[in-house]
Amino acid sequence: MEDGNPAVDIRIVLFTMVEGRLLVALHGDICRPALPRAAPGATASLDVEARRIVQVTTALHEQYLEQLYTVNARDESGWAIVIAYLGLICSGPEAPPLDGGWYAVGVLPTIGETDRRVIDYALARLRAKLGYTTIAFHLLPQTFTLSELQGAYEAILGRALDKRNFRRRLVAAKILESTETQRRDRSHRPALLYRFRASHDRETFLTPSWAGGA
Amino acid sequence: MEDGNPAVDIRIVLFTMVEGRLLVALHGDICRPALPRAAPGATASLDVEARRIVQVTTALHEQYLEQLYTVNARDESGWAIVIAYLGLICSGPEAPPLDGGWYAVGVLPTIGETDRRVIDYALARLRAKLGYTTIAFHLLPQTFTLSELQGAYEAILGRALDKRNFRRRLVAAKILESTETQRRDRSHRPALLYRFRASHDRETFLTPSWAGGA
DNA sequence: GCAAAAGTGTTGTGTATACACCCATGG
DNA sequence: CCATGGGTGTATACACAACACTTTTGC
Repeated sequence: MEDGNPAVDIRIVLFTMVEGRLLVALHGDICRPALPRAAPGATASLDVEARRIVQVTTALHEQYLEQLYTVNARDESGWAIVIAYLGLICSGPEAPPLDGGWYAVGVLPTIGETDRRVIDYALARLRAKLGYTTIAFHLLPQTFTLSELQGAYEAILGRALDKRNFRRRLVAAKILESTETQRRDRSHRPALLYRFRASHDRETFLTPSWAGGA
Repeated sequence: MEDGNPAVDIRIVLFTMVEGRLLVALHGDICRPALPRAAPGATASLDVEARRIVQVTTALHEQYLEQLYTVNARDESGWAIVIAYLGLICSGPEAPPLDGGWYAVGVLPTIGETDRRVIDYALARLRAKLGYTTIAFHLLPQTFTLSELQGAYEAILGRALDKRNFRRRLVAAKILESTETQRRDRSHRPALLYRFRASHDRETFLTPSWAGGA
């Protein structure tokens, strides 16, 4: 911040879902964890740079990336502009390795004030978008049971949902199709596996109600 | 963009409403109009800086200011980060003077690609927020008739609304209170004047439906 | 009395919510 | 046979959309 342009800093709130819990990636050693971040170069676009941060942080490519908000922070080293992103990746049965760690939201370690605000905002946005987009799908593998999907919703929202209403809504939205296969899990009736319909290419279905009414 | 930090540029999409038309402020001479803008200093916060731009552009203080989105632009002088804001001000019977001009949305002059994208986005956001916030009030004076309010909605949305449904909805929201006074306008029945209830301090009422349901 | 805007109700339709039981399996 | 999660239907309340006529005023 010596002269001219203020410092700019891209930070990613990277969520994943493991065993029905929503986790955030925090970078760095145990005593000073922080959101993955980088300063944008003079050549790459913001979105490209954000994507690069995800790839550097974990080996995986992100499934979903969305800009959240730009704030200014007076965090450690002076005054900076922070451009926050929300990223979602789908883990397998365990979270991918990371130079840092994955933390359950709500049980976060001590982090900077700005990082906390950004995470809160990212979570609020994610919750909101559950209601009118297919965003949750980016946290799940290609095929999944309806109970797994419902579990993801519940983990994000932090409250229980009614099973019948949930299923009815998803069916009504016509964004799922059942693979014929079942998964036999443990000692109970096997569950049907579903996948997303290719026609809804994981991005559309953004039609808030107020888009066309009196 | 010589080294280090990229250039940062705050731009404001400043709307006002005059005679039932939604206008945007464009700065600069006729042949090169552009959105009002400034580079943030190293001291002021983004929001403060955005507010200052509004005050410099018009004499008025803005009524409403909201950050929209951050994009990167390769507009005229290289690569820059553009932080876009949405601003609303309430004009009287005519738009306030301006070093530049007010243009009806939809009949904009030739402007930069980035400016156009930002204006489109601002308009989309404004339209969306009509549905679940009291944002439109910032375009109107302290007291107003229901027809004026409906006219503002229609100008923003670009389509007609049903008078009865509109009034019923506003009444149901319980954000209006009638002043006892009437306004006699021309040769027709006088209209009741309304104002916003102080309890809803022009900002709350942000309760999307998905905030609490199965 | 006429033009012009203000104001007012009802009905149908769809969407969200609450709620309880039977089914298929592994052990 | 029992424990576990998978799967199903109905009744109710509310929100939204469509729709037409009477009222008050200035001229």
